[in-house]
Amino acid sequence: MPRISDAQIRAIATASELFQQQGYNGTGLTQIIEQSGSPKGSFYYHFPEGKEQLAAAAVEYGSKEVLSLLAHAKKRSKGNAKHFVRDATRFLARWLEESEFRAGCPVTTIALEMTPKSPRLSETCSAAYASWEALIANYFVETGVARRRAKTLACGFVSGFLGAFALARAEQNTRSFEISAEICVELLDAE
Amino acid sequence: MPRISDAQIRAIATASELFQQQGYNGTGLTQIIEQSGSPKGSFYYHFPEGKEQLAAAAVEYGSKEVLSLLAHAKKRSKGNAKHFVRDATRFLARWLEESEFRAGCPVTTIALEMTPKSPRLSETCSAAYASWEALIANYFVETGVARRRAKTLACGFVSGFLGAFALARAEQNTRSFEISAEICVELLDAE
Amino acid sequence: MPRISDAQIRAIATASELFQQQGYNGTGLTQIIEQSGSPKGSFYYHFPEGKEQLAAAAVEYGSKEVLSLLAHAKKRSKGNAKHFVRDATRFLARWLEESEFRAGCPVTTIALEMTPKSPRLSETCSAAYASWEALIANYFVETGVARRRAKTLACGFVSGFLGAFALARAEQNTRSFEISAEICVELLDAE
Amino acid sequence: MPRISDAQIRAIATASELFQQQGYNGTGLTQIIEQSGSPKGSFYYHFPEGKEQLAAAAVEYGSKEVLSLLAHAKKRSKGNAKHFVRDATRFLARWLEESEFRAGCPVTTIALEMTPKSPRLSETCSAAYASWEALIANYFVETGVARRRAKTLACGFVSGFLGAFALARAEQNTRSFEISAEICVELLDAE
DNA sequence: ACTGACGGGACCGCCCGTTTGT
DNA sequence: ACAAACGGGCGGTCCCGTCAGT
Repeated sequence: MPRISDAQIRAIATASELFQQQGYNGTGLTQIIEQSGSPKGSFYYHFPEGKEQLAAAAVEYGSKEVLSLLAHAKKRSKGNAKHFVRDATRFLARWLEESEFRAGCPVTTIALEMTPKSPRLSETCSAAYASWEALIANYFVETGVARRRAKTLACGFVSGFLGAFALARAEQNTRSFEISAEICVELLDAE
Repeated sequence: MPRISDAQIRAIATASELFQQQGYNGTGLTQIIEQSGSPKGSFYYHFPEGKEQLAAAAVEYGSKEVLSLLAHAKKRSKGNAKHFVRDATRFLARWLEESEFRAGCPVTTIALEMTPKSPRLSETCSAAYASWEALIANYFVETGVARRRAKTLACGFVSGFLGAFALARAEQNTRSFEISAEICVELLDAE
Repeated sequence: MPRISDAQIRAIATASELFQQQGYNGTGLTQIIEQSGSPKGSFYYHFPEGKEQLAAAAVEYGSKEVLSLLAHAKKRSKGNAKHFVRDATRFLARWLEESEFRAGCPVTTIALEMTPKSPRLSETCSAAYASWEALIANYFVETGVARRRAKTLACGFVSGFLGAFALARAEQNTRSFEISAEICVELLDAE
Repeated sequence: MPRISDAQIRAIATASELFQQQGYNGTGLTQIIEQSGSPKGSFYYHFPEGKEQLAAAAVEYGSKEVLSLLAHAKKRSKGNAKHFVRDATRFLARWLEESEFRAGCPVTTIALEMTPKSPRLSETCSAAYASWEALIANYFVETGVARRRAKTLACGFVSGFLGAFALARAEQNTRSFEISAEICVELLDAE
């Protein structure tokens, strides 16, 4: 695949947004193309493997957005893990609210629909989760948590927030995020 | 809606299974009807509101299966909350493994695709989650946890397991379940 | 497949006509459906295996038309093989002329495009050819030709006319038919 | 049209091969360009009239291959028309077998699909057939056959072999070629 | 002489829901 | 309670041809 053009990035960003709202099968290519303003005729030029390839790119795109959000929270936290957790949580909760609970996790909606039907998307989603866990675990280690413990906490953290996304969207509130954050902080305190 | 016939129950059970594997939009009525062996011609007699009504019934059906699994774990636990958590976790993990990681949460896949597009399904899913939380919170209260704390733990418990489902299917292993259980037990110990 | 309804017969007849004029890949289902006036929504109810199934039915339909034309020529020939050959030839030539050389063999166009890509159509076409040969060979035997010789002549007869179709359409005249008939008659005389 | 480059000849040869196997409408430009390894972007520089022009070139190319095959058979026959017929037949049959019955007549597949839709291709195909007939008729005249008779035999010869191609591909055997040759030889003997 | 990107239409398959007739 | 048939729209894919920019 050649270098990604501007129009393609827009298509990927739009796809990421729509997939997390309506799922893979609930979102038509037509809608993505129209909403992103990207050209229709050259879609299969840029994405020769079709919708699945676009979805994989969208998952990766969304995953990187999350990584960058985590990196920002990390910077602001100045080494205080509890601040980091609360900051990241607040950010996610606000983001959901601002979208009127239409936004969602850019990975999980696709993961639940397409695993294990599409091995490619399964792997992409799994890699995205793993990258989040790795970043969080490394951060916890930096703040003084033992490596083994850090890994456990990171996985729990991710699990909790994936679940909180589902709860929040169904209930249309951010209660689940607040509780997940509370629990994380408590676990960090238990050190 | 008239009385529910045998064939309709089969249709609902099959729908619950297929929706959790492939999502709402990824599963056609034809597939559900064929796989369940229920008669095709009378589908709209039993489900006059169509696919959405079937999906709501399937979510409720799956939700009750989870409630019954929790009730069983409760019985076997003999008042020990940690046993309850580990038992329920083990059961879910084994169930996923036995389906070769095709099975999933009977609520979340639909919730992520259809919220908030379909108010009806949003509410059904939200109610399902709430019923699980209520059962768990009540159980914790019975085992001596303060009501407020019990509610928090129940919500965290549910969040963690919803997320663990997504992780487990993407990674094809049950690591996330074990970690979620570990964390729950630790939180119960912290009392 | 259930019994074939009226609309389906129209679809098959139209398909036979269009396929022989434009080929399999050159003819869209839309065109067939519109031109035949058959319902669109139930197409996959009647032809669950899609276009290929329709094409197979169209080949069989066209093949039977040819068989019936041959049977008529047989009746009119009163046991004179030469009359039979000239009669059948004249009929085919006139049919081509009347269609302004748009019509063609209902089998060969599909055979050349889809063999061996589609095993199903390959077999259907092969069976059609075989049925024509068998009818002609049997007729020749009835008029006193030795069985072995009759089979050879029948195959040559069919080959010649398949080729004559191609020549006639490209040249927009029936010269090739007349020559093929002449040759057949000469071979029958050689007995 | 500018001078024909190497890549264009490869494109034409590949097109000839693919068209005879899959037909005009069944073969995409993409496939031809990829398989021939010719550059994609400059296709419309060399073939400003597009696919139809390429097809015309491919028909002419295939037609010349046949002419050259006939010329070879002519040389080897040393003036014996029966040897010529048998030699040419054997060559065609072997060629079909070696391609596992995927190869076909380089003219007829296109002729049946595109006549009379595309006047240009109709004429190209018609001219190809005529050139074959002319060569064969001339050869027969050289070997002592009367001109009129030679023309008739040449047309019958071509008709028979065009039909034999169709039968052979559908039946996956070369029986029809052997019978066509047998008949030709018999007709030559009848002189 | 060659290329990447694009335009927009057509393809077949399938969808969900309805109607009509037992 | 069930089934056959239908309506019409949308799904992703792929097509051929064009054109600006080297």
